[in-house]
Amino acid sequence: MYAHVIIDNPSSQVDIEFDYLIPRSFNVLVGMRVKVPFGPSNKPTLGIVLEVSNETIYQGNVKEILEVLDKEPILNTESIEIAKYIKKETICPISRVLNLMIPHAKRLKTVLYLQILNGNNLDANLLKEFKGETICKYTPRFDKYEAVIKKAIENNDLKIIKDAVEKKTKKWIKKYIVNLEQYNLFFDELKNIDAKNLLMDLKGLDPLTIDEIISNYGVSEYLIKKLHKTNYLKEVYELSSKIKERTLSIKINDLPKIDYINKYMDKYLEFNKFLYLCNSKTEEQVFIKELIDKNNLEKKNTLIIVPDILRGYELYTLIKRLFNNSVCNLNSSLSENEIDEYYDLILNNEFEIIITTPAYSLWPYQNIGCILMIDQESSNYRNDQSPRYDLNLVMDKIASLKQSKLVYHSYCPLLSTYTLSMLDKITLLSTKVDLEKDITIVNMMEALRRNESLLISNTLKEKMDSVLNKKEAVLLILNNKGYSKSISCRVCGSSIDCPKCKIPLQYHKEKEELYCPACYHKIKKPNMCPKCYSDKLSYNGFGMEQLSEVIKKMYPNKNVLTLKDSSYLDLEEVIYSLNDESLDILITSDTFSRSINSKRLKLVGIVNLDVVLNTPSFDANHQAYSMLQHAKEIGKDIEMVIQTYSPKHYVLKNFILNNYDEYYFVELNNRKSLQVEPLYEVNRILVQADYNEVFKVANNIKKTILNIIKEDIFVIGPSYNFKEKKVQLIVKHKNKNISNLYMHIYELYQKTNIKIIFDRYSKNIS
DNA sequence: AGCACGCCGACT
DNA sequence: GTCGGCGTGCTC
Repeated sequence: MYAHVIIDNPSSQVDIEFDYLIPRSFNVLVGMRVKVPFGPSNKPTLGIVLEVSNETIYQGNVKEILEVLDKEPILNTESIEIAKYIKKETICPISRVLNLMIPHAKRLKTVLYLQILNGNNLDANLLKEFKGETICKYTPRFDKYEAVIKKAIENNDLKIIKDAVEKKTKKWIKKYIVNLEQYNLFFDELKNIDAKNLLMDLKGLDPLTIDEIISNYGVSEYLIKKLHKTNYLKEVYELSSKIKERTLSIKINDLPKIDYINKYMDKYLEFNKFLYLCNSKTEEQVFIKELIDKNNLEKKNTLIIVPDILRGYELYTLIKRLFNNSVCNLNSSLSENEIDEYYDLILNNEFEIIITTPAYSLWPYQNIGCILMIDQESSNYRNDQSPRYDLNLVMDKIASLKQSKLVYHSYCPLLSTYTLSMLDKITLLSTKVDLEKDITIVNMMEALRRNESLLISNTLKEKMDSVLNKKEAVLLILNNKGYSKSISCRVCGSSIDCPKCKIPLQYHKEKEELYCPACYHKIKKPNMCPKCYSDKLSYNGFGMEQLSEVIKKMYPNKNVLTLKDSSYLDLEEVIYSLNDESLDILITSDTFSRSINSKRLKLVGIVNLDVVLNTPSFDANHQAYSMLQHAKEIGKDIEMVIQTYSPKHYVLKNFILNNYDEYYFVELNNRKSLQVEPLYEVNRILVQADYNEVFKVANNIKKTILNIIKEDIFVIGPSYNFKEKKVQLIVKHKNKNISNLYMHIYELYQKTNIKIIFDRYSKNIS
């Protein structure tokens, strides 16, 4: 029998199924991990079995599988089908997709061993390190013998052996339990009163650790060890769990009854795909509760996908308080071992509600009744690394394969999804609720003329004063982590740019460093202009650090916090200090502000709307609309101040009128004239090859595409992309089957040293 | 992605 | 004559 195996290697050159012979004694099933010899040196490598059959078309010498790593398949045929779908959709090596379906700890790491072939000629000190064995693990203590080892290998006295082993380290803890046989027969033989009392106390209890027994029953370690020696106590080993409980100290109010949500639920039973247009945080909570209730009734699990870590903690806390079900909350801030433990629990179908960030959305979940995508318009649902997928589309496919329902949740849905709802391709759940919101627009052009601060205008300052005087809290949103967006020279006018990407570096004052926003390249902050050596540098574009500095000067007696990173502890600190009234002013970005919801927040200030509006991306307007929609949900009866240089922008106008439909039509017309999504699919093709031929290859690809697709297509380029360090083609088209053509091009260059990356769902194209 | 092989220049 | 740097091509 042969196993058709995908090798754990992300190169397109090995993106094919390799056939291996299955030894008679091995039980190999589709979806199992196997260890196989790979390459001329037969390096042990991880492979995933995609097929088992009794024939191979491979003409060469077929090698044997070394080891089967699983007792049961970890991926089912459905997962493999999904992987093949994503490979075809996004034109990437399938191993990249499989890596998203298997946790990191389940992959293999290489370990080195030294084997003695002939000990007679070996250096005496080196020989001693082997302690009489012929094979020894290569540890750092061998580093000092580097030269000796090298010579010995040449002389065939020594050999380096490579193996691949599982990464996870299981931690076992020793516990004690009463040995009932001994207890029943020989209890009376014990003389010691303490021993008798302890055994009576522990009888019938679950195993306890030595520390637990000592602290709970006040006995000595000696007594426990003695009772173990005399067989009254049994030692048992339990796997220690690495899973930590993390909920936030959010107060959850009793949820109201909302009539139209009940109507949604009647529709939910009837149809399969939904777009849920959400009005408020409270409504969102009621909706999620009712949805999970419906799935509970059907004994189905619910999969909730959140765009970022903090949104996950927010919903996890809510669901934990509302339900007795088993819930898990997966995100990349968990440790590798914790993630692996969760994976095993999920293979056993232990969770009824799963909350996850996109990183684990492709795991082999079972019995899913509904997939709920929170904030479906989030750009986090587009992966900008291989596989470059659009999770909205992938989840649609997964839902239809699993025959589960799919709900897109949003305050401001993608234009493409809203269009589908108008075409009745998905069911719209929407009720327009006009919530009274107190919104003030500050025209920063006028503030500039009046010589006010450009960070905090007088209007915003007055509103802040009044809220802070009432001991209530203020949230300020600014989408830039550093101190300033760029540094430029006041003499020669040039800005300090990233040496690789040629775009301005951001200044971080705390660390005195400059960062590239694209490639994260960092340099120490220079004291003078690198071009003209002038020391007159100016800081352009405000960042959170600068805002925090200004606010602290403005309000020296108030507590100011900046939430910069998506860490659970930072968010918990914010929520906690909001509750206990020790936080007055919070500064954060758009994304993180979406996870915050507090009664004490009475004012939200958008420090500069234009930062978002002017992002060089086709959906900049949409991001701005979405930010405003979320910002108004941060607190109850919250007042909003929006500072902007474009107060008449249609995004702002329709936001204030709460008129998404009007916004949708204006934005759709805009996109039509720009020939971008959702009217045209905009793809990038990146080509990496030898400098002499890279433009020629790109031009050939362009010709191939234009030869095959004749209508509604524009190919822009080739041009050089500094950020990616590759030559780029941009393809605008309306062809639904273009992935077939892309796959053809991929396979054409797959075996060459020309690397071609297809990016169908880019968020970086303007 | 690694790894081995082979060509070629530099140094013993 | 030998070493090693790097370009090329293969992996069941």
